[in-house]
Amino acid sequence: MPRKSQTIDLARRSPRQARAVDTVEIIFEATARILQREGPAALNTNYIAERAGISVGTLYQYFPNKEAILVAMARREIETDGAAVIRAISEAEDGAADPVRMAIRAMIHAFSKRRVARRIAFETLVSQGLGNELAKSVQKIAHILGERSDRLLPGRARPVTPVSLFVITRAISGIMRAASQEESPLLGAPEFEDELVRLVQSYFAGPPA
Amino acid sequence: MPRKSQTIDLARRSPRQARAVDTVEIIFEATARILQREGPAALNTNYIAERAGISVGTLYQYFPNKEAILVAMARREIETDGAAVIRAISEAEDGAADPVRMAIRAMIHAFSKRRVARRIAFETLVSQGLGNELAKSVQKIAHILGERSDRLLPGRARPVTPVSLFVITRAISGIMRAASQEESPLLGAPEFEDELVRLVQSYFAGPPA
Amino acid sequence: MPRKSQTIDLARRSPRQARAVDTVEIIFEATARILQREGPAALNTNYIAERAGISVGTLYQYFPNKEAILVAMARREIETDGAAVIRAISEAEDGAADPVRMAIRAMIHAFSKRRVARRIAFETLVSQGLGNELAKSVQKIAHILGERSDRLLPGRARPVTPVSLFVITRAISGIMRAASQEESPLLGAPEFEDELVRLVQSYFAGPPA
Amino acid sequence: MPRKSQTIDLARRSPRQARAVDTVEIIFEATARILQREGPAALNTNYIAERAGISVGTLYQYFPNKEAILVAMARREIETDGAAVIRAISEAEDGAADPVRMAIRAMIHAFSKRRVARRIAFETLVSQGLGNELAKSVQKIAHILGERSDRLLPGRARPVTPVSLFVITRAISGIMRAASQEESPLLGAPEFEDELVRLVQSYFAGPPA
DNA sequence: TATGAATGAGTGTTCATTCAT
DNA sequence: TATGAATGAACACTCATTCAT
Repeated sequence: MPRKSQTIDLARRSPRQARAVDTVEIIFEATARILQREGPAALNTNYIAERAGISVGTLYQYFPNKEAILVAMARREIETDGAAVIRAISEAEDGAADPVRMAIRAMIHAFSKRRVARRIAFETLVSQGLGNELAKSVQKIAHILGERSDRLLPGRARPVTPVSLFVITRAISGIMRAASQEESPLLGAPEFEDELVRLVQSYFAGPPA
Repeated sequence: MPRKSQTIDLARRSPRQARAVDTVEIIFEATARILQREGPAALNTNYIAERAGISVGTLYQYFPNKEAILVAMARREIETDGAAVIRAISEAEDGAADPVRMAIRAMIHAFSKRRVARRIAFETLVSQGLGNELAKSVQKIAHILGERSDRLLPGRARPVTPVSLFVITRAISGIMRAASQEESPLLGAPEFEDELVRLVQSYFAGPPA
Repeated sequence: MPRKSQTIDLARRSPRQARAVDTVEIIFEATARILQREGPAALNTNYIAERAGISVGTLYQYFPNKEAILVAMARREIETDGAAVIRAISEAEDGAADPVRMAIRAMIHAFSKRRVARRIAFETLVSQGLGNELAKSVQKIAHILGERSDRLLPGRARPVTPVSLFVITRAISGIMRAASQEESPLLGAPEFEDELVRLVQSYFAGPPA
Repeated sequence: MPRKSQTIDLARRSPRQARAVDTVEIIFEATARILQREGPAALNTNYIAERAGISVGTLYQYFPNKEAILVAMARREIETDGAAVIRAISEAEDGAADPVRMAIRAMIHAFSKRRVARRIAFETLVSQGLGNELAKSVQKIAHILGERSDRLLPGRARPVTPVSLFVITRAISGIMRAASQEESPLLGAPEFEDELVRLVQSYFAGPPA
């Protein structure tokens, strides 16, 4: 008698003990590997458990249903990546490096790992009606960008508005997404970073007089 | 005895007769509606047939399997949208309107219809290993942009390279995707179009000296 | 997505525990009963499970597909019957009884049980390209007959060659098959055994001078 | 709404016109070819029609259901083969050749053509409860053998009884069946015929005194 | 007579989830 | 806490048969 709960109760056990953390990690690892190598069609809870070296029963002690695994993965990814980008900005803010460039570099880094698994996880988040979490994270970065715009975008001519922040953040992540999905060789090329930096800077520099 | 063929034989009956065209259209319509209103989890071939007012057997006379329906929908969408964008560019080229603006307007229009259905269809295309078809269509527009760059982007300072074309086309479609997925109110706002046009123009105008 | 594996993986769970052996046995029993009483057209996996008092899911935990059940049944039958015939020969070899007669008696016994189920199972074995397994078993008995021909066929005048062994073993099993399929009352008659023994003995006695 | 009639009405249209005969023949041909090359699992009425170059509708104008095709094929085969064997016996009866040998030769000939198709057709006949037709044909030959036993089996010592006729006819056809199914090279070898003749003759010659 | 598009009951198989041990 | 055998609803897909043209 499968499939009852849906969006409720997305994490069953709070990972207090070290063991629990390990198990969750192992489940994430197995899930990502399957997604990466065999695609979403091959992903099922029994298989995840098998590849994780645990029993299905145990898996269900940590996650109430299949989607919860993907959702948790997406959330962790959002957390990690967001933090990395913010850290990159903060560290560069002292003037030693271009914060925009460092933020973009951090994003490229995040997008380069486990593309398929990431995408599926994010899609699940969205399909569960939790797309706002993803948006919120992007928004948070946009907010920081907006707040510190004087220091981060020194040469800007155009005002930093909510709309322009929406546009520029989604432009960057959209390009990255496309490069990832199309398996573009650009993702690893240094000119790619340059070009993205240029896109941001020229956008805020405004059109020529 | 289900599921045998996979990526082969994506259309079964060539729609020679008017009837066949109608039936395919009816199947597309039913599929899109289900996707739009009940989401991908509710999509199954028996239900599609029921909603389309035909029998499953008939459905399978037109498509060899479930995925083929989504793939065909995606392909038609690619065709239609691509043509619309190219037409917009061509019509504006005489100088009466800004071709970039018209192209963006056409894209916004395309992205505003049946967002969920479109997204699922495109995802299926990609998951079937046919992602290149989508990329090819974007590439085609990029190519036209590159060829006619003198007329289309008169004030540009930066050279139009493959990389810059990749960046700007994916930026625009990425922003649109995000606006659609996040259900941003921007998709219908006039300032949205302005902002996208500005992104393209400032990118090619280059950074300030 | 149905039907993937075909001839591979013919047994899913190795029956280590007593429970597993029981379940396999119960599945065999239900299958044989359906075949026997309602014919091959009535045989479907859901029905087998129902009659076996288990769920379809459980059935598929023991066999990867419908055919595998029949194949396993045929294999067990081959094993059992072959062993019975060989045992009959060996036990009679000390001279207490005619080994040929005892072998034929064992075969008649084997052919008298569950004719329809046996036939369907064997046909499936053949249709799966595993007909050689059946042939091998008959060949094995032919081989024993050949090896021990001095003791088994004391009065023989004709040499025991591969061809003559092929002929006589297939003659006996062919007659049995026909008697079974034609529902001949001979299968239960004592004269039937006599006649088969006579066929073998006269064949090896050779034609009259 | 498929599958209603079963054993009734096995031939729809009496083949009075030449056209009808041709069509039936074409259907037989297509059916046999599919069976022979792709096996029974590939046999379905739509495919038969396609391969026969006619429409399914036409096929159903000649046969009321799928099984009827196989049954008709089996009947024709029985007729043809039976006649050939009887002819062989009659022609040899004048003393110019051994009638037993000629009969066996005719049977080997019959069994050498389209083994798979023949087997499936005969199995269908049996599964439709018409196995007696097959048995009757064999019985008919047995009867002729019995009637003319003085001339056909001149050296016989054993009386020709119903049981002995049953045994010898099924022995011969059983061996042939096995040779065919096991794809034994014997089917084409001249010694095979010799050996079968020997089996019959020694059987009726009786055991040595 | 022939056609072939349409029908839809039927069936093999999967897999999320539970629960007794 | 962990296990994994058992469950059964769900679903993709087939194919014998019909009937309007």
